[in-house]
Amino acid sequence: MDEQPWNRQRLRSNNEWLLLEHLRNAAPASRAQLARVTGLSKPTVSSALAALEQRGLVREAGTALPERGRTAVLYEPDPTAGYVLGIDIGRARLRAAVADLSGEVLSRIDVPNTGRTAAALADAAARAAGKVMDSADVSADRVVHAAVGTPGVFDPEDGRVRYAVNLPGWGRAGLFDKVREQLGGSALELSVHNDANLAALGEYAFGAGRGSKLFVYVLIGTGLGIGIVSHGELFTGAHGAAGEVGFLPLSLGSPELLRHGPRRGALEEAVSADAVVRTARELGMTGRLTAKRIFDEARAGTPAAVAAVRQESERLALVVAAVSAVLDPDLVVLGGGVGRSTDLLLAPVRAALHQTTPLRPALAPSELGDNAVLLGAIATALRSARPRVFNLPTNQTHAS
Amino acid sequence: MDEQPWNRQRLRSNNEWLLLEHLRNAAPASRAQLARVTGLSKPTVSSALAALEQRGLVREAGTALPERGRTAVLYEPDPTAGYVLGIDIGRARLRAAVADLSGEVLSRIDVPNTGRTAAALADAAARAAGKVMDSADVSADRVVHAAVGTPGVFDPEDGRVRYAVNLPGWGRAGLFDKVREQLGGSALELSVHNDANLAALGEYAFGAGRGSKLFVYVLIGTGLGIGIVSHGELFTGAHGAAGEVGFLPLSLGSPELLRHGPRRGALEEAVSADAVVRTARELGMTGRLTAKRIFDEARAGTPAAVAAVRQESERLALVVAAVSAVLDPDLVVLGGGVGRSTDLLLAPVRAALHQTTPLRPALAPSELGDNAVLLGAIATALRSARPRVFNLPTNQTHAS
DNA sequence: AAAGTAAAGTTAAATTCCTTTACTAATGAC
DNA sequence: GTCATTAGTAAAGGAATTTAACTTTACTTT
Repeated sequence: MDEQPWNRQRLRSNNEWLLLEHLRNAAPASRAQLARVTGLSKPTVSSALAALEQRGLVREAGTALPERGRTAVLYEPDPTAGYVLGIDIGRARLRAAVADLSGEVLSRIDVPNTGRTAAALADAAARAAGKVMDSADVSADRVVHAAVGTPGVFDPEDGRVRYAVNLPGWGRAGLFDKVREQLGGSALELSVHNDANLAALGEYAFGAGRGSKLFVYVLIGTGLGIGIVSHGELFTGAHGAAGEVGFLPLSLGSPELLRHGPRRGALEEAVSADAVVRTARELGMTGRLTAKRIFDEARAGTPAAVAAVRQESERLALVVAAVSAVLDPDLVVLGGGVGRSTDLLLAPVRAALHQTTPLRPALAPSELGDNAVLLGAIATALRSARPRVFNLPTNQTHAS
Repeated sequence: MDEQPWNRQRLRSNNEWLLLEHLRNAAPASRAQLARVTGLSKPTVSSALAALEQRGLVREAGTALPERGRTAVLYEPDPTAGYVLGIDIGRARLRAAVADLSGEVLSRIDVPNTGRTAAALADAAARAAGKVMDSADVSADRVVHAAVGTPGVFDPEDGRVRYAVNLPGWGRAGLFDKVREQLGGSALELSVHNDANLAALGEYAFGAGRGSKLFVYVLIGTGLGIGIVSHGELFTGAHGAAGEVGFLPLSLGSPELLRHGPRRGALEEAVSADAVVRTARELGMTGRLTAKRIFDEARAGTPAAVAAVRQESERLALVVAAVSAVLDPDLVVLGGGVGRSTDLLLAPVRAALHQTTPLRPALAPSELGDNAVLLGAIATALRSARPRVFNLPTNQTHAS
């Protein structure tokens, strides 16, 4: 129940929003269908739809012949009513994409992250965004919202990123203001989010997490983080740091870790990609080791690699078990660089989980892979953009 | 934004609800005040208030003289519009209370839990509830909602309680239906909740958790559980088992626990009241040991007791650290039998937390103590009852 | 081919609830 | 007693909804 007074204008606006949402779920639809399904009367639907069409939020989408009777005029949301921008600032790569309001990606770009300084990185991100907007032929003033994904926790109070240990200088203030200015529109809203959170939302909106009640996405790569989506909403905690499981104080059964006692970021060090490499080296593997190579060798049966992977999966299982005990998710998705090797990880994690706790969420591999963060940024931008476009005073619609 | 059509009746009803909520926060208030603060016009407030008064939801509450001008008639919610029942089925004691819609407890009872069987226990609970209703002079048909707290996880699908390891036979189906029948009203709604969750809500509504954005209540006693309140709403997970941290797979640095590897309920065994007793015994204490006695001896300086308490607090710190890393709460409250000894636990837990993680929630002792679950049940029942009373077709009001 | 039927959509009237404006009522200050 | 100020009411007007009747269109039946 609401905290604002309901006058008639708000009532009208609400019913228009209701119709728009219905159309998003079941487009195209005729006025009569909408009246039946929303419970509104036919005249109300007609006039609301006319208003929506005038504002450029809805458009005709052909006709349909019912079994008997007059042909119906169909309507759908107009995806060109606005556009959104998603930017994924990863430690290794930089990605950006433009999508219309229906969520369709019109253009995307994926370049190596060569930024040596934070300022150069911000600049490169803005340029990449400019490029996708160009190639999608979308001008800056038509972009309603841009969502940026980055490691660490963004504090909207002072505009800084905290806990971004792998990006030097990335904690400086004002970086994102500069990106916004460079993108052009002062009308442009720009929001910054944790990458694991965005990946979770992406996987929830477009991937393996669809329909889950409480969905946990585990991002294992250079770092370790989880994103939590509860009933479709991101769960961020009191300061936006929920899911920073790198700080879990698990002793993890390793005598070496135990000797030093619990300390900061212990788990992150134990589960991230570097940890796999370190373990493999300790077990006797040599040469230029990467997590990817170790997983490949494990598939081929190299004993040291197999052992390293087993240790990794055991530790991962502890993370999943700990998160499950606290949150009780119905689905846990593994993603990120290491998470991609789910063929090797899923079964042992599942087995370990069965030994530890009766709370057994379904385990699944990521469906979106490397695109999770980017698509999550798009999904997040859409969430902000759709109400914003709807509430825009007089949609300065282009001629149609 | 909503999923239902907004006709005029719903608009009216919404504005009435809005006024009622405002009155609950700032009663008593005059019509003019309400108009100013809600943004509704004075005539609307007048007519809505008249309707509310006619339905028995609101009543006059004297008059007030403004600095200048005519005397104002004040209104307040009528607390006698309905009553709620809270029942706390604890492992050791049985508690029940009746409150009016304002949340004021009119009568309460607290008896030892002597039930040998689940059926006898259910019967005793119903009888205790009957007694408080009698002594508060509230008939069963005026009770709108009853909330029951119990260990374990209640599954509303089949009406059973799971994971209630300390109450024999408590997993049987139909137990709560019988309680409801015994209480009388078929109109009576009865809901069943986990005790840690209720304690959390109680502490959030009436105690130390007020105003917290993300609040965690740790219930340490015969068992171990946490309740999570996120932005005023209980966080229950996908199957209602969120916060069952007894299943946390922490190895806890104890070689003994490590030898067996992680297993089910390991943490619960390590942190509950029994664990303190066990540790103290291993450390050489003898005689009839209870957790309470050990804490008392620790205060007196008995070395073995001091050591046992230190170990307990270290383990507890790991739980709090793990929960903090996953959830990022701004406040953690310790409650329950062992949690009551916060003078001994709080400082070491805080110190250990500082070593483990930069995410440092405020730590505080319970304010409600043994009443947390019962008051949480009242708070929960009120949440259900208030909208229900509001939506009751024609409040069959008693003569006033 | 004409008549019937059913569905889509429109029109017009009635209804409801809100706001605005203008008013009355009551009280302290002067 | 008058003025200023605040509380509350009454009447008028307006916005958005619903109901019910109507028109339009296309297929089906005879």
